Amino acid sequence: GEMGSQWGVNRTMSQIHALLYIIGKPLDAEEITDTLGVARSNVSTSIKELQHWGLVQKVSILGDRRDHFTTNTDVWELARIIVVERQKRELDPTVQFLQELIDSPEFEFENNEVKTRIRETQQFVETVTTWSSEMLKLPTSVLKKILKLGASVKKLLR
Amino acid sequence: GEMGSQWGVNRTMSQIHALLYIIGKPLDAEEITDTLGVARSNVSTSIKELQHWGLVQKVSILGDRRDHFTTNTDVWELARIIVVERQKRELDPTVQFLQELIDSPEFEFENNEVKTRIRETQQFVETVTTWSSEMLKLPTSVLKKILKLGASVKKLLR
DNA sequence: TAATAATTTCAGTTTTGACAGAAATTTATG
DNA sequence: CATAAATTTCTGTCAAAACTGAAATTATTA
Repeated sequence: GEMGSQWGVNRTMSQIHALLYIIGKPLDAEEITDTLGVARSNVSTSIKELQHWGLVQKVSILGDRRDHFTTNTDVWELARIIVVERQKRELDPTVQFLQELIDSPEFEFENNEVKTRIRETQQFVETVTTWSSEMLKLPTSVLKKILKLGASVKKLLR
Repeated sequence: GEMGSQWGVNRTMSQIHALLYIIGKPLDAEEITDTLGVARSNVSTSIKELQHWGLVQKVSILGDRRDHFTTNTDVWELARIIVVERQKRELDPTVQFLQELIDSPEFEFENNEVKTRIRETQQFVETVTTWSSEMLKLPTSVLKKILKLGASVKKLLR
């Protein structure tokens, strides 16, 4: 929760997600409410939001009529989900916005340096997006190894 | 500004930074105020904050007694600064927090799966941090090429 | 050094988002 | 199908953050 608010993420959401992640088994809303000491309604809303992020899913426990919720217990998988989602929510709209700006008729009349800078920004975000999408396609084991390589990947550039 | 608030960044700060970036030449606080239509005091505070981030610097224009401000006009350089700063503000404290948790005497008594998950989280953040630091040491030209390689860097793993 | 220009700080206001509790809805069960 | 359990939606409250305008401070120059 603490980290969440530091990072600009909703506190209760972070707390619920962290709880499910650490506990590692399905919990119902009541249990979450009691553990975190927040309002039942707050838990309900936050869980829905976490589901929209694809971070939490509903599972049914036989013999129990209440909804139970879990999250993936693999940090790497969670990181993947978050990156994909943030790309979709933050980077993609930015690329699109800049592209529309560049394609708009007024753009032509801008100062040359300004035009260059806008184009470079668009290319930058696009490069990052493309790279990130490519990397996310790789299985976690490979991804992990590549990150461990660090800067030595520059060997590939002759 | 729009993007900024979307991304969870202070609106005025984003606007000022974007303005300086796009215009590409030093502006004084008055000009910024007039262009963006926000309070002079707001500009003052936001600029100070941008300076703390290392994104904006004061420059003096001869013959003008007012302070003028600029930002780097290279997106890649700006991205570097932001990554370094966020690493310092967000990732480093997280690694430290998790490490302290792991080193604390109570940790031993946790459930094994829970311990593993906390350790994996710590390792994950550390891996990302180390990788990012390494990459940032590379000159932009090299960095750009590596990103363009995308997933083909996996060739390095035999 | 007085006067003015520039900047910052501060106190108060507005806006936004998080959250609680009640009401409404949905779902399940005797 | 009535009742109860579970869940969600909604409305109002509270707190944090953003922002303004005025006052205070700092810097500049005649």
